[in-house]
Amino acid sequence: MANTPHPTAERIHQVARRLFVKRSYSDVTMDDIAVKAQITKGALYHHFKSKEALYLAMMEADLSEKQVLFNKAVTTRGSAQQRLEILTRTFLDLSVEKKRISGLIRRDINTISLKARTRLLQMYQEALPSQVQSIIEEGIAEGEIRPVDARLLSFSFISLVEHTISQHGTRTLKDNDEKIQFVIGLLFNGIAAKK
Amino acid sequence: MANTPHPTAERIHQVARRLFVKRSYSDVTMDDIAVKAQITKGALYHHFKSKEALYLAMMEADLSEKQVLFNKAVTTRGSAQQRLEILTRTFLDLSVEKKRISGLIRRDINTISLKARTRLLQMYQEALPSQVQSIIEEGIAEGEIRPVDARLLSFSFISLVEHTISQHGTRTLKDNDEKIQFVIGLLFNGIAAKK
DNA sequence: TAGAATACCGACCAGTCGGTATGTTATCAA
DNA sequence: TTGATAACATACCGACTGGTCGGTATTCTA
Repeated sequence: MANTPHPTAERIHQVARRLFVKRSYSDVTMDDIAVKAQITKGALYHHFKSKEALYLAMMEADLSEKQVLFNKAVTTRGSAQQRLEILTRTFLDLSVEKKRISGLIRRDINTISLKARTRLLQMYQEALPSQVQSIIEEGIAEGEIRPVDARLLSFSFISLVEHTISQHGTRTLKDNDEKIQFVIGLLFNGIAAKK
Repeated sequence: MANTPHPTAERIHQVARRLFVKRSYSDVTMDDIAVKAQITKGALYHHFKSKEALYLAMMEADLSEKQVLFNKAVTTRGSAQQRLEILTRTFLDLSVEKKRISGLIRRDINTISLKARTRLLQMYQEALPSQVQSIIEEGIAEGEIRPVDARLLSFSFISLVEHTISQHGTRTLKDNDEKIQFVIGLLFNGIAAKK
């Protein structure tokens, strides 16, 4: 059901993605989207029944794609550290835009309807935090990681990775390897100087 | 210049703070604020010349207060770890509302004018990241912390602390002591099991 | 090639929002 | 008492926004 083979709908998705990354949900208007997609508002509403439906469809497409991508890291054989490295690299290899989308959820979550919110959070959960969490939990079970709350830690780790793609993060850490090293090193060993 | 001794302006600040924490900048209307503050829009615009001015004044009051508070941790004698603990505790001792405000900046930053944005970012910088950063830098200079990018790390640390006051964070980490332990332990030692 | 379905257009609507114009009342110094 | 000013209230404006609707162009199908 989720596949949208129609070229116009596809273009609308692209345009919406770009605009929603830059500005918040409320600040992107349907007129904006129509103009940038070079169609009229009528056509826009022909493809999506509401603004929220469009937003949700766009996010859903993105998150289900990520879910599949990241799942490869989860199902890979290796230590928790190695698998988190792979997952992080998979994320960092995405286009700038797709890297930024994940952050929208926290920003826009309170502006959409309760129903949409629940659905969106659930999809996000499955696509990102849950997968990180399962790697961590297995690491704990294997004795590789000391016992901590895996859920809270997965959220923290995601934020950490998101910081490396911020303005300052990209200035300091030049390539993906440096970013991964920073993030994984911090997560596993912390910042305390070696004794 | 920054003092607003007028009781009505004070009440407007309070109301605005509460609303802006719950909903995004665009989603809070001046009518909302007026109604909740039990005044009319005329009175509201008598005290603040625009919505943006009100938002900025509110944030400015909050950030300058935090700047002073956190500075005590910075100027305390002790190890970097001890001082970060004090700073974290100072933050966690704030009211729920005031803890949440810091997160608004990232959410709303793109919806306000360039001038306001620059000013707001600068104030935020001085109130929080810079102070964390200076503690970390001194820790590096003392050999307590291994050399890392202090700026990037300060942002990461702030996010980490913010996660402990999220819904899941408060469920998992019952009191402030547990929160501090989680945050500081993770930052300094990471999650790797002891060898 | 008829005709049905799909894709699209663009004018329009009702409601909202930030901001303003203008009037009324409380305060207080001279 | 007066009169200037601050502190409100009320009514209103105009731009904008999500969404609708009647109608048209295009494509598909029998």
